[in-house]
Amino acid sequence: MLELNEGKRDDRTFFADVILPLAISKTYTYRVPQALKAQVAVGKRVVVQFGKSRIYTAIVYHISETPPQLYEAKYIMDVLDEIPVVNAHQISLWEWISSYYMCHIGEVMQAALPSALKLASETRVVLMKDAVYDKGELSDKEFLIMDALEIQPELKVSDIAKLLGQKSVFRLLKSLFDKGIIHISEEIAERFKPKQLTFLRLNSYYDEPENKRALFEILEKSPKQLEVLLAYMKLSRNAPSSVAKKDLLEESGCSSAILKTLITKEIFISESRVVSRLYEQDQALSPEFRLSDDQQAVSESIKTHFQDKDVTLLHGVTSSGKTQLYVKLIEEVIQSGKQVLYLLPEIALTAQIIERLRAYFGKKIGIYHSRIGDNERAEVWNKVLNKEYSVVLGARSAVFLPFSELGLIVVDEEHESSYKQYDPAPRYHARDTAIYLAHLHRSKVLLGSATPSLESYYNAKTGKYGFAELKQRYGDSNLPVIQVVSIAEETSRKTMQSHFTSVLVAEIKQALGRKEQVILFQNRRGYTPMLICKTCGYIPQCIHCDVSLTFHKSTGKLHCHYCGYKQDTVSVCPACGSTHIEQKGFGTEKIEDDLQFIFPDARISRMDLDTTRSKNSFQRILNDFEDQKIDILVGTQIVAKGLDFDKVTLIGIINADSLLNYPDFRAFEKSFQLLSQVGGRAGRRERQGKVIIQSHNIHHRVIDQVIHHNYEGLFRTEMTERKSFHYPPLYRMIRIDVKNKDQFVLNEAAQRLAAEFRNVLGARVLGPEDPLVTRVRNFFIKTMYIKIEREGISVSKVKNFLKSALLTFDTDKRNKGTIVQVDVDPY
DNA sequence: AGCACGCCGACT
DNA sequence: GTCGGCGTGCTC
Repeated sequence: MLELNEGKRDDRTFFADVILPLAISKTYTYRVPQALKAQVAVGKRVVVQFGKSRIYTAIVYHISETPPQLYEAKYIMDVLDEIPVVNAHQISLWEWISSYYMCHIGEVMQAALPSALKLASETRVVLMKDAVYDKGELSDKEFLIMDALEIQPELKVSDIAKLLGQKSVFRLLKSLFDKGIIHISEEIAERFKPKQLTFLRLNSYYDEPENKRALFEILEKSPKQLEVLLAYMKLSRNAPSSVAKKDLLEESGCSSAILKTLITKEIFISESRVVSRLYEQDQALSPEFRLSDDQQAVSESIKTHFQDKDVTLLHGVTSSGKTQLYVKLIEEVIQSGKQVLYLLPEIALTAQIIERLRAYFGKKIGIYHSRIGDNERAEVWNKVLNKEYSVVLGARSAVFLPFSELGLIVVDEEHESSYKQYDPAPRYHARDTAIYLAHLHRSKVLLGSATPSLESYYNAKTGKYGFAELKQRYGDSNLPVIQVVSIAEETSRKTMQSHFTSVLVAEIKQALGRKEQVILFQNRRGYTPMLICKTCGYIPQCIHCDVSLTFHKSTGKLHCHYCGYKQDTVSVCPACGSTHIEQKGFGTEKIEDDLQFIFPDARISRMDLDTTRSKNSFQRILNDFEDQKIDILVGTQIVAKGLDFDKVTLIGIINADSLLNYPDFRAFEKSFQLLSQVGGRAGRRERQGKVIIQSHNIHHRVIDQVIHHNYEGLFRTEMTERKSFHYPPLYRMIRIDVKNKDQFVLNEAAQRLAAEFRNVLGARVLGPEDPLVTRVRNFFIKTMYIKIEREGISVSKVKNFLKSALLTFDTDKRNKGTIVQVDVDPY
């Protein structure tokens, strides 16, 4: 690290600023002892004492020759690495994350480094299971540690230090760790429970035509079993090697006992597989597969975009073979000697995809996600560091790996909200972080999705990103139909019945006649989202939030949907005394009411936050719907949560126009993805699935562009011609938690902060939540959301503003409120 | 994050 | 008179 003049003694003293794995915003300066001078370097782990007794692994951030003026620096105790475990790009990335997501750099370090790489005095060490080691090869001190661990299987690092009578034992532990005989204790928590299904396949013995013929002859005598076999033949034609037990039993109409005999006879092989109905089942990646002409063309177009764009969005419908395309691109990049990061959301990282890519890339690919153990994490980290892996397939946290020269980052299913970390800081979005990481490496990013997020779509359409599409032609017969119906037109023809077009009413009638079910989607709770005085224009608003109050018929009160504030409804205008107060807009309550009037015999239920608030009500409604005790389900986005209904053939979106603003659009988008699957499912069952979108302005560009675009290929579209392209304004939501032990002080502080946001930034402020304040021990915490226009106010402006707001908080003693958490949402 | 220091209530 | 509650502030 240091330039030494040959032959001349170097008596300079160096000081290292280090990052500690703690929620502290500063770096701390330590003195480099002469003995360690040659070893200390930026990015290496060092052992330092912090405070009276605590010892941590820190990362060297900066080295200087200037001693601190105001205090005497402590010495670095030890250096753990021969080569830095963290490179300069990573430190830049950490800095960016801590500034963009407003957290401490130590928190980023905490999230980034596997815990095996950051021993602290409280870390617990355990013996490796079935560890084989030669006692003769251990040093005396190592031997002592092992002896202690044989007696007591779990020891704190500080206990070991006490045992040996020395302060720093990290180096010793690292040596034992490297020998593979101890590891870091971890609580194994299997939080993630994947959905499993039993699949069946015919024993490969019967692939031979003559064996198959023989099988048919044998089964002649047992007709029931033959039926199962025939059903299997039928099903496997569409989906080879993925015949689900459930489907097979249904198709054959046989009991599971009959199937069981077939399995015992080894005619069928049963296997249980993790399924994810959200993700495509791609074709197998045989070592020599070739891209189709379509895939090849799209791949070329992506490469062309990469010549002048850093990011390209690939819009590819489900099972259009996106994975195959990625694999070929990845292969090209690694052949040029660069590394590739392939990100997938946690739930999409199934055993199949991992196995398939492992089979294809062999030892060159590393897997990194939250379900692998910490030792394995450290191993992957080191292999990326040593460039043993040129590809890493990973979830969110894989963006933190020590890549030295990335050539490409693939972010698949880029719209997935699980890329955003919510709970502990750093609250980063892996997709956006990946884009910044790529920028540091001068690498390219490919975002892939069948249903791109609006912000990515926006960036693609405005030319910031490249855009490529991978389409797949479907047979038209069983595709669900999507139809946009004009409310405006029906209004002028006077064929509207309340909020329902004649088209929707007719479709509902037909579906009910066929004993099929209907889901109606209206993303507004309550009866009427707004009251307005026709005389003076007064609108009852929440006393805390910048929103109008929603009238709820069930309570007879006006509710604020952001903070929960309630007040009695008004029949006389408080501003002018007029009684001419009009209800504007409609919510699920009103849809339910009006629908019952049109279909008096139909069994209608409503599913929104209000009807599912109590403990089991959500499941009860779902069960009732599944058991066909309900004909029509009216609901908000919540209906998309448990959707998996066979008898649903019609989905109606009552008013698409009201969904086009954030954050509604986000919910609508998500729901629509799920609704489209229900539609598709209905189609597969040889019923015509249909989605009807009602809209005032049928030419609305968002409906035309986004919906049409995203779902082309999934639906047969009956759309009007497309008009010019305009997006609704995109917003950023910034969440701020404010904390204080005194509720009154907290209120006042939050109000002041909200007022400042409104006045200074012109932002909309939602919350602070009054009755819904959370209590943590003896603190009150309020959450408020600041809604700012994405194009209008930059995040840095907000952050600067926050800093000054924080200052006024701290200087004003009486109104001291602490901002405990800030969260930047990309939408 | 931890941990010490410090200032107020119920105990041998 | 002291033990212990947690509120506040510091850690290179």
